[in-house]
Amino acid sequence: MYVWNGKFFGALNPLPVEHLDELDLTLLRLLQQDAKMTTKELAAELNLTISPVYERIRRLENLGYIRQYVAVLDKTLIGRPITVICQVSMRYHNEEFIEKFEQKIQELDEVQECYHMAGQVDFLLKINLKSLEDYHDFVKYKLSKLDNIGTLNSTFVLKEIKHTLGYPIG
Amino acid sequence: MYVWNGKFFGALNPLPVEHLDELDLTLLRLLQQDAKMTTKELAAELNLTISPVYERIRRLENLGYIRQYVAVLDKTLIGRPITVICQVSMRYHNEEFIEKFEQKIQELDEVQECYHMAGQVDFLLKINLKSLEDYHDFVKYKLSKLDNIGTLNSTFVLKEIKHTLGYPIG
DNA sequence: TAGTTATGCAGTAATATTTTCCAATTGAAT
DNA sequence: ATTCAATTGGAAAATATTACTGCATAACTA
Repeated sequence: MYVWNGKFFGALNPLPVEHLDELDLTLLRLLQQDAKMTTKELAAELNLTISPVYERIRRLENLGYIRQYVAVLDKTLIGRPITVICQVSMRYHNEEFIEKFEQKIQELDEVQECYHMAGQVDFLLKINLKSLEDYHDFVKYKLSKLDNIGTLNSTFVLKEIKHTLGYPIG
Repeated sequence: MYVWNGKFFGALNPLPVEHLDELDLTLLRLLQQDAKMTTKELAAELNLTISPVYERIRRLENLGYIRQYVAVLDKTLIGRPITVICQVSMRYHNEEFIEKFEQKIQELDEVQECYHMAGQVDFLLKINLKSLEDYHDFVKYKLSKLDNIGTLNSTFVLKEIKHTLGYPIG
């Protein structure tokens, strides 16, 4: 829970972005690009001392604006260069089937992203793999084993043109 | 440049993943989940002292396995909750047109990811926005202004089922 | 094969930096 | 003037960084 101008904010009533001031937004923008910047460096950018920067970051973490800090790896060097976009439609659209599918997807390491879509196709999956052969195995032994799969349409990524990890801020 | 068993590795001849030992892989796995882990904590996980862990991380950074460290923000809290998948086909497929398109895409903040695809559709874009109205404006004033757009197919994300930032390691 | 050398890694210690926390001060709003 | 929140500055603890020592293994030589 957090108090701002006498109002209470928390999980049920999150502090909206409008209540973040320009300093908060700049902080988020900087940390999104380089989470290893020291409080001192950030303070210099913001023309503040270390303490308020430190406290603002803690606040942004506690309020959930910052979810986690991660190292971004080179997918080619670590041996997983292949990306496939896979569009799946369900045969039946019961709540039960859908939930089962969503659960099973969580367990598949190859599935990096999965979105429930509006429109013809039900789910869009971004799959990450070591090789094209692995995609064959993935579809054959994992994806097609899931119940209730209707149609399945795979397209391969030839080249990653852009991959931004952050969001535009402010 | 880096030497391993008397062999030279570098940009042109990157050290392949097979030459990372189990400790390196565990390090990458951990840092991918939480880049804020201290060297001490990592050392405890690996049953090593601080120095080798410290040096391994520096090596993984210098060799490019670790590209950067970023803070992951909550897209809803920062006011950009909408995701749209947009599939674009070019009218003509000259190298010149394609390159121009790829360049312009880099400048559009809303485009978080863009892939050159095999198959019917040329590009798949993941667009991040404040609101559905903003998508209207994005298509009307930005995307459709690009030369050589043939067809354009938009589907909206109803729910993010899974969004993993890292890759499976080892 | 045995002895020697070289190399890279693990571990230790000393130092520099950063993080974290707290009390006091400033500044703005009522 | 009073109150509340944010900022400042500083002190203590933790961590990062560097330099150095010793150990094990691989490579080389006779």
